[in-house]
Amino acid sequence: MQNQDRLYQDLARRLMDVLAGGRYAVGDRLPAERELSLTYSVSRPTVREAMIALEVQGMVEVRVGSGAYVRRLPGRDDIPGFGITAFELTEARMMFEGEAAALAASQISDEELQQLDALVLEIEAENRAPGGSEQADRAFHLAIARAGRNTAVVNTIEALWNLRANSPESALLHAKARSANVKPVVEEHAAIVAALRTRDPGTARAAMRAHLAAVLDHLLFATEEKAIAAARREIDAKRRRYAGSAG
Amino acid sequence: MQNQDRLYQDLARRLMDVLAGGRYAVGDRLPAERELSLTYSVSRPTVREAMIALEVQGMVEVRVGSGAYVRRLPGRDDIPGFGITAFELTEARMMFEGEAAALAASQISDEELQQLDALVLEIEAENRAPGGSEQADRAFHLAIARAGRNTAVVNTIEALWNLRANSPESALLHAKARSANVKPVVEEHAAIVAALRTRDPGTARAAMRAHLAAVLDHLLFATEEKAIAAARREIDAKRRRYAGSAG
DNA sequence: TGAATTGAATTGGTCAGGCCAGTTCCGGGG
DNA sequence: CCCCGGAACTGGCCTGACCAATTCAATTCA
Repeated sequence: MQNQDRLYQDLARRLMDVLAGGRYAVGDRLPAERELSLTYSVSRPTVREAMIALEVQGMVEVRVGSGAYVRRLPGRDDIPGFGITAFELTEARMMFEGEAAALAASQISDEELQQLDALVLEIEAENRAPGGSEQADRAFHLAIARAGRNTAVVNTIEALWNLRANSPESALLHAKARSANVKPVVEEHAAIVAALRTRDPGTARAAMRAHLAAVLDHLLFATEEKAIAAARREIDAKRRRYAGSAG
Repeated sequence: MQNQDRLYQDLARRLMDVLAGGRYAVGDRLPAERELSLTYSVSRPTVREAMIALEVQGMVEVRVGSGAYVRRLPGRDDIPGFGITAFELTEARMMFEGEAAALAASQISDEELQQLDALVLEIEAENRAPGGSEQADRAFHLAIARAGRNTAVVNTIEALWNLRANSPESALLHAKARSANVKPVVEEHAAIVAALRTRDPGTARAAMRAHLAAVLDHLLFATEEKAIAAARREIDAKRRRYAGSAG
């Protein structure tokens, strides 16, 4: 009941913890397989399997006849977007999705505009639901990115959305900020579609930025913690300086 | 001489090829370990090692007493930025790095400006060298992103640069376009620093966009293939429509 | 007849022990 | 002082074996 892992997974995890513990630096040599098998009371094949798991993940490099060497330490790097705050993420989205919207405005088709109309309705339904999924919201923003006909842009926007999932704090904060703010969100999304319909990049950019600026405002409002509140003013001032440039 | 791979890596690759071959669908069961060991003339431990490599990569799921099942087919998804052309990438950089520069303008310190001065000199030296590394170039752009004090932005710009490495075609094309264009590149980078020094987001954005627009131009120029040349006009027209909006 | 049971076959999990080949390193010879 | 050869160490890979989980079909019971 305690452990349905395969032994090698358990060992790999333990080794990872050791690496994370800081006893080894990048480039250091790990104990020999035979030695590890004694240390952890497992057979050498099991040690090899664990080592392969680490190797595939790029944590260690195994050199024949020499040993296993630390290639990379586990840590925050393994969690893309770890140290990223909800504010940073939203600010980045404001910057980049604004541009994506501008690009989309010059490329979008009538059919895609209709799809966006439908997604706005979905967002409305989604926001009423208690669960508070963000599927439609995500689909809406990605659809706009896709309308720009640039795979690199789509990938980037998608990556930014994926970061939200990696940051529980961010997701929580968003949910909190969102629950008290249903109607405006829907209106803002509708405004974005309207802006895209004009096919004017500047108008679309402004609409998207307005939406995300509003999200940022609600994030700030939802943040009660004193520590973060201290940084609030700074962030706000910073945003003002940048946002005034080409909103 | 032929194969310095470990056997398990060779086998894992072969199995991956089989999966890519389409003989199995997601959810299908792979042959048993004992069977694979016969098929590929390796021992069962080696088969297990290869299976673990696939498992760690999320390709298969091993169920005790049942077998190994396909979880995900290898494909283009495994190469982030596979279908991304050099044009798309550069266009995305123009959009996003332009914003990053604008943000940086409102945040950058005198010290960071001096570091950028130094990096411009490095870029100049780098461009003269025959090898044509892009280390300094990358460092320059990332330094600007970092000056914006937003981790999400830095991550994004970094990801875009990493995409270049994943696309040999893109790297080649860039090298080609770059070799015949040393001096302007240096001047453009210097202009970006000068723009940042004004601390005006609009000016910085314009300088960065001008630089990347020039890169895009040289990419178009370096492209001789007829097929791509056909798309050139379209891309160019598209760019013009978007670029005119907030350059 | 249909549902529950059971046991044999299959499959992965792990181990022990062994041999081979590449790498290190130290001591002896030049 | 340098060079080199061999011993010791390290990973690579294999054979053969036993255990535990899963499957599935034949069997048994309701």
